Amino acid sequence: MTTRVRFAPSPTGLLHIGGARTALFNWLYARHTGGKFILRIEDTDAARNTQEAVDIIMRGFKWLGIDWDEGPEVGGPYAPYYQSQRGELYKKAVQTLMDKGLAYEHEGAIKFKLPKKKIVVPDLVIGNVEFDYTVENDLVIVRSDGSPVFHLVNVIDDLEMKITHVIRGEEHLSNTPKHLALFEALGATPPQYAHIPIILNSDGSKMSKRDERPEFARWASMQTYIDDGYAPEALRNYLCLLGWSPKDDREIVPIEEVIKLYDLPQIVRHNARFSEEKLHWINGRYLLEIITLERFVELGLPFLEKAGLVDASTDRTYITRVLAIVKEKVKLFGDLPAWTTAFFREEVTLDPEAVEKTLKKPNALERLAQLAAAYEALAEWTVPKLEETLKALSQTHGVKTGEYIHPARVACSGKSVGPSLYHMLEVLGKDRVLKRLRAVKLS
RNA sequence: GGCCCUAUCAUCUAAUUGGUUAGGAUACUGCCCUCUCAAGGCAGGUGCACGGGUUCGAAUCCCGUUAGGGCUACCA
Repeated sequence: MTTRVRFAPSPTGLLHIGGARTALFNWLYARHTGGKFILRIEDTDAARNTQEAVDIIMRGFKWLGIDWDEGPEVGGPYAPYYQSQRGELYKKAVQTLMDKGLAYEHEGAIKFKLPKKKIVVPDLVIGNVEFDYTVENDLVIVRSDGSPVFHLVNVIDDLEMKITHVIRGEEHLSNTPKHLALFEALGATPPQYAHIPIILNSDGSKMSKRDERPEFARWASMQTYIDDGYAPEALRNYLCLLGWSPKDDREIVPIEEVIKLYDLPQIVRHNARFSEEKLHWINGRYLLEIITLERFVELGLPFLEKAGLVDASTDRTYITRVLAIVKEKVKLFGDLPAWTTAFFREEVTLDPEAVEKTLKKPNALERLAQLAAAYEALAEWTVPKLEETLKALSQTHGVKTGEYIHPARVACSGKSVGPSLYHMLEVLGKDRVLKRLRAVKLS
């Protein structure tokens, strides 16, 4: 039997990082088993749900590299995939329950008779969990305004869509006996359940977009990672490692490898805290050695455009050359403009601290003048020639190469830190370098 | 309050499922490398929440305590 899993978000205006991880775990399981991953929109609250909110969710998944086999945009055999359009199905199910005498009207609402017994939830991650329902009150399944509640629609949709495995956050564990009872009442075999631990803030509190502490609230939303400039594959890698591990000490794991190794029983049972530091480290590794230059340019370009450093008319080859030399430095695409401004603007802004540290040292201006003169005579503007010339110059004057390198870096880039000087000079080009070496004046 | 889940370094996790000097990674510290900053290499400290059992032997099994999280809605 083909595995069918689903993620059923409520469109609230943002994609929660915890939800994204739950979706990722579902997706991984579908891909691991060769099954289907279904996206279903739980837009029961018509007032606050908009198409824009649905788009935010879909955009987030596409960005993360999570594709769905059935759902909005792609359709599927169990359409529609919006709960707001499945009202008839729910009505029919409620009628069935009432006909069977398992549901009844009470003060305008419709209640489901929960069986008064012990209910065992067989969970693929946690194991069997027993709940005592002998004292439980009956469950409202249709509100007095006629709208069906979450528990009912969730069960009906999972049933109708032939979902085989429900992989969801652990916060749903206590609700599962109700769902099991509903399946039983409908005469259906329930899916298998797997409740996964949730992601907490670094201080152990619950991740919420409503957190009063902005530094915590921001990590709850997928948009933060997109805006900050994380590589999707890096975030995805990090998310995989929160509650799961390849068990062989690897931290950087290609997604194909995760798909191969991933399985439900191996999911860790306790909640995990989110660590910005580790995510940042993983992202740095991806930018440095995992993603290609082409991918780096693809992901970085929007950040350069947003900063107004490049536009459609900017020479693409030049952009690629610039990014090639800063690729090893950048940890986050949001930092890209800071690393590259000097390459895309005619005028350099000298960092005051860098000026203080290097350009104000005795002889610094003299060194710049000497270097400019030597470079002016260069016929061939290449890294080896630039290096050779600078070294020869420092030897002639009996000083360390740093005497030239440091002031030159500041004069040409405005900053005291950056990639290899010679590579920067090569990309900047002779005219600009000479101009900048000679433009430095101390006030 | 009641019910449920969970518990290995500060954090994410591993331990062939009872026998290890409890491993790796992030972060931190020191050294090396180096044109700066990173990266990289090497080294280092930090942990089985606590208390009882079971057993020749427990991070691993059982019970309790404590702590964290969840559910307890005509929210999802």
